[in-house]
Amino acid sequence: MKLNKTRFCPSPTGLLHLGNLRTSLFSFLIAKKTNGSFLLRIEDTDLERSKKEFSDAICADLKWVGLEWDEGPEVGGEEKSYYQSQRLELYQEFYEKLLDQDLIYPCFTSEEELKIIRRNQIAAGQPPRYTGVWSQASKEEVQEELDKGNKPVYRFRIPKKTTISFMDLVKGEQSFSTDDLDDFIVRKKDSTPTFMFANAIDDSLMGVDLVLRGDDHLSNTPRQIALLESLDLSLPHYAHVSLFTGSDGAPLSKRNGSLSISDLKEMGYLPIAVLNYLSRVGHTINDNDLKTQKELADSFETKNISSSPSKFDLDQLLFWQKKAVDNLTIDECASWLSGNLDDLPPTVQERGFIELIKENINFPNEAKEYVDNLFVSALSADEENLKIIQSAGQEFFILALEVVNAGLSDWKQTCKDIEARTGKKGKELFMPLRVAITGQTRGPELDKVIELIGLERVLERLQEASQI
RNA sequence: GGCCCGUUCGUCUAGUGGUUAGGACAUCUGGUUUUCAUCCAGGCAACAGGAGUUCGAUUCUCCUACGGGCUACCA
Repeated sequence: MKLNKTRFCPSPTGLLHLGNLRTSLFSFLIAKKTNGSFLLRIEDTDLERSKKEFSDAICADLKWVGLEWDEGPEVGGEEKSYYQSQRLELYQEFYEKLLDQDLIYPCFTSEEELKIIRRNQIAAGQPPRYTGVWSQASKEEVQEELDKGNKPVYRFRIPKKTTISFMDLVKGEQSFSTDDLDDFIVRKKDSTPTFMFANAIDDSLMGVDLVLRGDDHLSNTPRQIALLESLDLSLPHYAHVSLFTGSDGAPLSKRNGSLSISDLKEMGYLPIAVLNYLSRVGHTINDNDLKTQKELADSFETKNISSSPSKFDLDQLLFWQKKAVDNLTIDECASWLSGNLDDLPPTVQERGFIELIKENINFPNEAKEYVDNLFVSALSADEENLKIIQSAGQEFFILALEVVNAGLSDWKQTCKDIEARTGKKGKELFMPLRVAITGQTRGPELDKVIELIGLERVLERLQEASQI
């Protein structure tokens, strides 16, 4: 299929999370794969909840993971604006057209009345449906309300007794009876458009030919199709991807461990790790190689999008993070770690240090911990360390100190000497030394660590250990 | 209530009218690493349930259960 434009159109009522991001990533990858363009549109028609700070944050997050849009806010394009709040005049012409053809009508039933009607319908076991009293109202009745200063909403006259069908690229052939649909609102009382209207109209006006979105929109699709058809506007292809849920199966939220993109950024996740993870949940890629954005696009297949929902799994994200860190060059690693290496003594080469610890870290703060333990802090006597040091005994460290004092040329030889002096061997010998010298039970190879931190620090630490 | 979507190891998933139902993550065991990580070898672990169609259903159909969505002057 030849596509030339996909889109992502968030409403700026909150921060981007992994669910949104995955949907936008799919759209982005399809655009890149097909040499099409990727459009970003901000759907800020809900004046109450939309905030500029959110749309700015969303843009920043998208850029951080590398989803640069070809058309939209900041970069521009053929449209007057990519913020719907600035496109209101544009919608006017369509309202007029619809009104002329009697395809929409004003409705003066208040929200309160609607609520009561709905409640009664549900209580009576009936489908909660707009009863349509205003759909047959006369000009006079309408005028009467207008004269009273009442503002109407406008409802779309859904055609009755027809079937609306479309081919969904993920879910397959879909078919809905319009009898199950009621006359939905296209324009609110404050004259702003509803999502159902603006979203569909804009996709068509902007030449979007693939609408890939969450499957929470699947049953909205027939309404949007009916609207577009009544206006003789072009229909896009549709692809509805299933939800990306929290680990408990509920929609992503703070409560089930959902992280915002800025959380991830702050924690030191690498964009490429996030991208590789997200490309493989709800979509199959045959291998487990860490791929570049371009490679991900090449591997993307709409037919490989899963139609069932998937759960967020931190372990799997972590797996890609490890791979991504491994894949970093020393220079890339340095800039990733910047700010965490500030306490490194001037005598220590940053690159050398990075090379030493790179395999042992997944996040920048772990590098900071190494700096701290190796160069800055006194020996941390947490429970685990204390146990190891105490079971080795004071005598052990005094003897070790003597050996090291006698000259440290080769760590392996030194170990042998300590072994001879103390009678300890294997783990008994090695762990206490590691803990004393590095302050941790784990970490890079000891001889390399010692090479980097120097004799003085080793002595200092053994001294400390001997006094515990 | 109506309409719609979904259900394969704990998780992400592959797969087929006849397979020992495959892989990855996690986990466990062993080896390498005098630690950890890495790496290597191996283990545990799944077709939601019930009917039907069929010589044979995880695969096709229907029902049920469970999860989710829409049914908003939210998107």
